[in-house]
Amino acid sequence: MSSEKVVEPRRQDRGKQRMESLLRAAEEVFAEVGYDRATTNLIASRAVVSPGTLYQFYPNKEAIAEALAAQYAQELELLHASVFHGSVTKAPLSTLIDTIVDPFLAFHRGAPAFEALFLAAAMSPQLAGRIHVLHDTVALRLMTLFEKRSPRAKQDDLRWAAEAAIAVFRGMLPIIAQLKGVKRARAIRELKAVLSRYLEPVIAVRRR
Amino acid sequence: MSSEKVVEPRRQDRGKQRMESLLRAAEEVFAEVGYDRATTNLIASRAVVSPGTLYQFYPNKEAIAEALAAQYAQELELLHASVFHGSVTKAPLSTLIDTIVDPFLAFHRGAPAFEALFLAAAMSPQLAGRIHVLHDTVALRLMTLFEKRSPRAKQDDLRWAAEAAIAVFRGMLPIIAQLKGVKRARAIRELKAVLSRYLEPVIAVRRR
DNA sequence: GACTAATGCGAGCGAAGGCTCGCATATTCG
DNA sequence: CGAATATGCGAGCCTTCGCTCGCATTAGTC
Repeated sequence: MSSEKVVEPRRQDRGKQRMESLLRAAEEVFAEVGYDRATTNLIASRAVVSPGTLYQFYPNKEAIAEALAAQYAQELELLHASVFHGSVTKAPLSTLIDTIVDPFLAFHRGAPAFEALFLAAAMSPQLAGRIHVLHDTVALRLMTLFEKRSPRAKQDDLRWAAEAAIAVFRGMLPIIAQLKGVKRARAIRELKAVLSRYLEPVIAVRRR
Repeated sequence: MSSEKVVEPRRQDRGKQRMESLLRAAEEVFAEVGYDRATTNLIASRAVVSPGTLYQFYPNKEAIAEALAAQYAQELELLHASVFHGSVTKAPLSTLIDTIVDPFLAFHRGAPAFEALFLAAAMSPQLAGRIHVLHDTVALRLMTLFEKRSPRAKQDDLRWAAEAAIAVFRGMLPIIAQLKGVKRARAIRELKAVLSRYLEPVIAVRRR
């Protein structure tokens, strides 16, 4: 077992730009046909680059997905920071849902390959692990938020509520993503209705 | 354009049994690795049969999926007949949900490749169409049921409610499927909670 | 038994796709 | 400038996988 330290060359600016453009191309292709059916040759040609060049920057197909996932993780981190901050803790439920759901929908719009990566059948333990962590992070933050609103509730109940809320979101996401205009708005209303009616008894700040 | 009429040989009993065992093997494999990553050679060897034998009975990989889908469609038909019959129309909401959700969960347990087929990335228009019809059938029946309970509601609202209910079900299904015992029961409770709280305002039979 | 049709085998064909390799060009640095 | 390094190319290697083909065996029919 030798330590497989791969010496990354010092990237020139040109190289960094190529990596970005390859990532964007990969994002497109993953979004269009899914991870499994995306071919590295297509990604390369989409970035107007030869296959050899692609492999100059990424050791294999999975590394590309990995890099994309890392980017997404970072964006998600920013999103969390702006969404899960304290001031929302005591807002009315409908406001709470708006301030969380809308940014997440926006994120998914701007990260078209996100679902493709989630659904990828053929992924290494590492990539699967990274995806898993993304989910758990969201779940944990949601649960923590719920906890602040319902400090007397059982942790277990809140954890389940968080998991269910995420599942609902993911279940309705494909419908929303494929719609436009009025219908899309209607689908979003429906998603919010599901969430608010479900969470109401668990989470609502009650006036007394 | 010649009419590509493929003359199916008259199957012997042995052949029919082989076809069944091939379908069961395919079901296993699809459920384990998904449609795309399932190889016909693996399916054949799982059925303890040579690749050639497999192709004796099914012209190609997709025909296997098609046959499975047809079987599932038939089972779904039976399930519909037993679940969407009139007597449920006026039951309390929680009863209604139990009598629909439980059989559907049971169906998904007994049809392990069902989700795999739904998620298959590479499928022909025909197979995609068949899947699409399955979804629409469920949605329509659900909507019709809702309509009987809330005849004064707008059709559009009911259609959306049906779509959302299905999306919720599909979103939570993976969680439920991967759990066992107490946790599984808990997840199912949560699914039913989501559905009943969401549907309550739309669908509940109110006593006056 | 003799003839036909169905069943069964498995080596291997052909295409697809991840990835490599030898070589050319561009950039950086002393 | 010259050496070292980074970037770039694209034909094609190698493996995987859907599927075929020639041939053997078994079942059904008269």
